[in-house]
Amino acid sequence: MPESPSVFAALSDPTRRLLVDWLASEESGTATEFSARLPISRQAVARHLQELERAGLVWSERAGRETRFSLNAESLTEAARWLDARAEKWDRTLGRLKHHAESAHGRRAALRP
Amino acid sequence: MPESPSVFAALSDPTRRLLVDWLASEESGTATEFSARLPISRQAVARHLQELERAGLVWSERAGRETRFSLNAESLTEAARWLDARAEKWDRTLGRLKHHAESAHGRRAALRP
DNA sequence: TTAATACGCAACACAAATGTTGCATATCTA
DNA sequence: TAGATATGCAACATTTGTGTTGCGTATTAA
Repeated sequence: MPESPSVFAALSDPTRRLLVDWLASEESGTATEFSARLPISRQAVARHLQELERAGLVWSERAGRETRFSLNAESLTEAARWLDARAEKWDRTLGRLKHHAESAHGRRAALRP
Repeated sequence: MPESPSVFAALSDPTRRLLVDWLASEESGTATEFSARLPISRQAVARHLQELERAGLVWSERAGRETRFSLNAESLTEAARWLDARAEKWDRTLGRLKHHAESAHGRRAALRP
């Protein structure tokens, strides 16, 4: 099983999750553009984008005088797999091999009979 | 589309991800037990478990003089869906409706022709 | 009852994260 | 060329996060 990804640290901040949301539907944007819709400075946004890039969630490309950022959807999918792997392992720990749809309540009741 | 979950903040810390790993394969544990395998104090572990519980990733139950924690696999699956939803939205933004398996390199080349 | 075990809460210390401002540099446009 | 626009970097201020220690309380076991 793979080591824990630092992608979650990048997604731990609400502003960065918002940037991810925007980049999921707008295909690209700049720190200046995003800062215009946020209550924080351009520099602050630029650093958020830098951290998202460090985590591999976005990538950037200089285009003339602006730096455009775009989402890296694969990294999101990878993080989702990390989570799913642990959910599945939990199922195996409990001795079940499927049925993700079971309610949490049902699980609780089954855990300590 | 749902608001951003604070689950990621809970998963942003390496120690908490390790606790999630353990709880995925051991079905339950206490702060004292886990602290014995970690280089930090019981109180520190207890607070990590509290934060995981606040985020809905684990749940606890008092049993005599000990408090046992167990994983809530559903919350992991939910977080995975949050990520997948954005990966899919990105695909739609680019005008494609499947093929997650495409390489990031291919995506880059296709974005700005 | 007494001693040991397991918790929870609170006060502190310190490092990391987040935001601001100021300023220098590069690029586009008139 | 000159002005406007877009960045990046650095210094600083504040808030959060993470870990420690100390101490009081509940539960188990001798």
